[in-house]
Amino acid sequence: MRNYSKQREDVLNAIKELKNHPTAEEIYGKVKENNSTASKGTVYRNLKNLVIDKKIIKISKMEGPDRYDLVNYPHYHAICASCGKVFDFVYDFDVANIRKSLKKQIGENIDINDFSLQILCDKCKNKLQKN
Amino acid sequence: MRNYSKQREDVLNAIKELKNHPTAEEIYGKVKENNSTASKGTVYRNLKNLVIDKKIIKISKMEGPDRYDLVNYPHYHAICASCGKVFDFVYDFDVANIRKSLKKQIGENIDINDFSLQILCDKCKNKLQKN
DNA sequence: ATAAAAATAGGAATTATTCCTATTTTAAGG
DNA sequence: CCTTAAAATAGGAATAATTCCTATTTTTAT
Repeated sequence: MRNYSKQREDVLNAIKELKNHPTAEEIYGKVKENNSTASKGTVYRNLKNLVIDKKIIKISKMEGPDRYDLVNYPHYHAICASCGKVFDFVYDFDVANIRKSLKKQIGENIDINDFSLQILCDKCKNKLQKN
Repeated sequence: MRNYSKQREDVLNAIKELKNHPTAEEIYGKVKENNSTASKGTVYRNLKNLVIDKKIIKISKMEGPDRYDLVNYPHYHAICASCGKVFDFVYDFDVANIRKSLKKQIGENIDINDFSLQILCDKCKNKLQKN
């Protein structure tokens, strides 16, 4: 069981204030700006805790550090492997059925926290074909 | 347009030999073991190229370096946010419909290279509730 | 009020990733 | 096959991201 921590709230609040998929470094910066005592290690630890608690999700690109986003309404991310652009989108994945299928395949009742799509955007597709 | 490169083949072959989601470092190690001249930078650059070319996909966990996997048959990954365990699974996502939905929302005809699920596995769920 | 468990601070240490430039390789044209 | 421009590489330095460490503080349960 996890204990309460003020610093975890500070991290979550920083993400709320920052919007637009901040990095751990940006979150740490905002946290300090807000006069939280949270150290780097604390920020990283709580980012993980917040993901486990489904308060935030992690966004990973082909380049650069990982990013984080609030889970405030059901939206997902499609991330271009080439340019790294992140497209927010909504989609009604059949979560119940996916869970059922996973249960059958791996024998576990998992919780689904997030879907993410590695994609290639229009612009990058065209760039690769041209020349 | 991308040019052919021997080193890109070396990287892909290393992943084929390694199996089980190797890290960039492990891939670099195998590549050198196979007497390829490829440098670190070359490995990273080609990992990205191979993802763009849909030959491999990237797997990102909450801890540790990113991992890579071959796209040899249609399977996806469900990654536990807590313990990092990766579950391979198959599922018949309605790719055509998802693309259509994305086209509507973002105005682009994107290519979908991969789906990945951030999950919480049974074991970790229980661990969080107990105590 | 007390004690054990959980979490933190403050940075050091370690890893992972990116970057740099001279050199080599590739693709395309003649 | 020559030539040339564009693309890719080697080798490793530099940077950035992440993890780790331990003494101290906070939290929770009793």
